Amino acid sequence: MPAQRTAVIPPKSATAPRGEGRPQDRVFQSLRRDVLLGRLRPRERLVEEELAARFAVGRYVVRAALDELARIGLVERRPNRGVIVSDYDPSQIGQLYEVRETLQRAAIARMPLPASTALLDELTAINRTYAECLARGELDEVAEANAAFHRTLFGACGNPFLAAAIEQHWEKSALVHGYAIGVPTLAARSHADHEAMIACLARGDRSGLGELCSLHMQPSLEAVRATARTRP
Amino acid sequence: MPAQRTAVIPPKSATAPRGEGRPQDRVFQSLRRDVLLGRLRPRERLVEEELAARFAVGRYVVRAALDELARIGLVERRPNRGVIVSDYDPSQIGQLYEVRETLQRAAIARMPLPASTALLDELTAINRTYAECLARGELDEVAEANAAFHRTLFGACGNPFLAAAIEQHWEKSALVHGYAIGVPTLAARSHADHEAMIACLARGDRSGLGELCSLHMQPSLEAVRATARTRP
DNA sequence: TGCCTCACGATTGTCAACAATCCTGTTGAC
DNA sequence: GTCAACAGGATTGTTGACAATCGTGAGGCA
Repeated sequence: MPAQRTAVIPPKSATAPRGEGRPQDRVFQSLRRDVLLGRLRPRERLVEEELAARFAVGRYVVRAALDELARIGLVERRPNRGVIVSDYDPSQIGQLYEVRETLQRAAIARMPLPASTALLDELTAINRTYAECLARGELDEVAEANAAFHRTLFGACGNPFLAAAIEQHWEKSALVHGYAIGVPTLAARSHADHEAMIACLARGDRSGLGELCSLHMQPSLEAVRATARTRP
Repeated sequence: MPAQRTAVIPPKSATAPRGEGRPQDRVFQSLRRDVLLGRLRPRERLVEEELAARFAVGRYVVRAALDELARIGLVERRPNRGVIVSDYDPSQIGQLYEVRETLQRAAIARMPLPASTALLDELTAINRTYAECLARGELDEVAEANAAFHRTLFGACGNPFLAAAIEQHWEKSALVHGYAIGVPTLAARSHADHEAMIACLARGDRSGLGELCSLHMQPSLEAVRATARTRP
């Protein structure tokens, strides 16, 4: 049954070829990137009408997108007072990393090891993309590849709720390790860490993987603390 | 036109001392209770206009409330097809409980022990309310007291993100342990478990508390599996 | 008859205007 | 000179109407 019901004339498909979707998702993704890549700084204010003009869309759509951003903790709503980009202080970042580590260790403990070749191939491909984009200086894509690596890795734990919790906390702290991506030394080390993780997965070294993932989080955490010391 | 209306009397503080005000919160809380107490069953459809009429409120408000419910996983949005009450199958419930147990053990590991008398008093008071409402058959309030007990207990871990994650997963699985509250035997046992937990907190028995919390989750999980067997 | 095609009804998604709320610079009294 | 109250402006919260979308059942063609 190849023919759906759009057999004769698909008028909509001209304007929106792929289910590229709801405008509010487009606004959401765009703002999400702006926040994660630091184009919107913490405590910065987001005014609905400005955004509506910028995206050429109704204020309602912006509102829905901002709600979604608030949902995942990237922005903060104050009733009747608007939306600002979230700002976690260093101690909060530390708490966030604690939760991440707990969840990640739980995921690793439940992960079937050694990993399937399909998973290994996927992670290897993502990490290659990571390196390529890094070489080309496309920080946007580097961040995306980094996110994809972690999502894929911990998605393999077999528990979707656990994976979702990890991703959720990863995104919140992504406000922070966005910094690390800009630093060439840290990014290179990140790439090497990823390779080492893949090796652990391949040889079924569960405890090694656990240690590696915990150590992997340290540099960006240190970076945050360092910037916090210089800029109170 | 000298006096606007805010001049003489601060009317807002009288009508809404606590942020109880926004209508969308009222709708949200009401629907949340309906779902958690089983007045709305899984897979049941929620039509925006019906709810708007029922709550005598604009459809926008209902929409916002439903978004919030979707956010915490109690309902599910299908684009252009509306909202239904979430329905987790037994295996998903099991996964949810796994995550809860992981998070709870982490919280207990970080909790300062022995607990402060303030915390002990608060938990004791909540558990007394639990028993009183149970005796009176006010299941609504029993569920609320039960939630308050867990929220207060794990809120004492000192990590707000961890506490939030626990509450989040607790609410999702609350679709399920709502059943247990209706069963007198289970509710009574729950009350006794709570008392035992308080005792552990008082004497600083960390490992005892951990075991207790894990065991405490079992009955309702078993209940789910039992009903799943009888009603595929 | 069996299956595709199309129109209809029901429901959600979006928009533009209205109302409520909050913040700020200014004014007036002590 | 300092503090409290106040108008004015800016921004968010809400409403009702309009447009897009999906599911369903009637009707046409092999």
